[in-house]
Amino acid sequence: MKIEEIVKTQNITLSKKVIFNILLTQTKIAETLHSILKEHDISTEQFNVLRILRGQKGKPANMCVLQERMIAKTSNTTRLVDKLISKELATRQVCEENRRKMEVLITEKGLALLEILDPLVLAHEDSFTDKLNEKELEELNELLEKIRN
Amino acid sequence: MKIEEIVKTQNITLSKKVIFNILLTQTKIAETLHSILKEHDISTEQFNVLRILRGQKGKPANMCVLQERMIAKTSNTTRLVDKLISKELATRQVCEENRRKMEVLITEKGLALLEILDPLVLAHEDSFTDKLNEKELEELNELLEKIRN
DNA sequence: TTACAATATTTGTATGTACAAATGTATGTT
DNA sequence: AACATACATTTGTACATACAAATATTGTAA
Repeated sequence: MKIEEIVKTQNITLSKKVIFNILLTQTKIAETLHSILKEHDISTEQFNVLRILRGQKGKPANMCVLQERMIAKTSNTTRLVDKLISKELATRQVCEENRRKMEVLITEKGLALLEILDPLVLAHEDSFTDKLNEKELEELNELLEKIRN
Repeated sequence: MKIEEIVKTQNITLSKKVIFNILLTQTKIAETLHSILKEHDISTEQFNVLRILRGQKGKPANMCVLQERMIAKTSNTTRLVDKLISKELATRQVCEENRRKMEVLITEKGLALLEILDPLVLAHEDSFTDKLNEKELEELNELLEKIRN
């Protein structure tokens, strides 16, 4: 029997059910996103960094900006950016004003890839949220923020 | 500015907010659990496998049972169990009736570790769910199940 | 200006994860 | 019995992640 079924049928506290449900939902969302991005040879974290770079609107991002914006603490921004560069999706050069910093920029190729991915990711997200109406989505947001803070 | 704040302040669809909130909440729960388990030299996945083994109540679990019960698809049950064995938390031997299968069992040491961890993990979970009352927890469960199915 | 602390990033090492291919064992068909 | 097929697990390889230590640059105080 799968763990999902065990949780449903067995005597388990409401608290544990909620924690488990959050994990399960996030895992499912992440897995499908992963498979979408995989077709385009890019990992979830690489995709996130690319979007951060695009959000800079031409302004270069240095490593600590990237680290700050990434959701999961990633101790390895360097190697992540390395991958993007090897795929020609980003560039990196030393910042002239402060030579400790690096300036990371998204390339045209990176922007083009995001253009392709945007609608796919949007559809992926909507395929989940479609199941709830607006009121329910707001409720869910409130409950999640409450549980987190 | 951190991504959490950007999401709050900027114009972003309700759908994206929900997806992001699920990710953020799960990440936070996972990070604190990870740090608790780390003090006892065990990873989250190793902990999950140990609990599955305990749930067998003396009956050995073979690899495909473990794989089926694990939440995130883990292609590497073998190496995960290797770690548990090297820590003397589990044992493994070939199943005599069907020599393709392995019989994995939790040891006394493994059970003792879970005894220590149980209250810690419970407190960790409650530290989140405490913030919601029973009705809200049920609501959250319903919304998450709805979004997932 | 030298020395020391602070900042920004990189590197090393161990561990964890994903996927495909390989190995070993059992079952069914002729 | 011989063969193909299915099943259960392991191994190889590449990549990702966590954490600590190392490197390089800048700012500051004696």
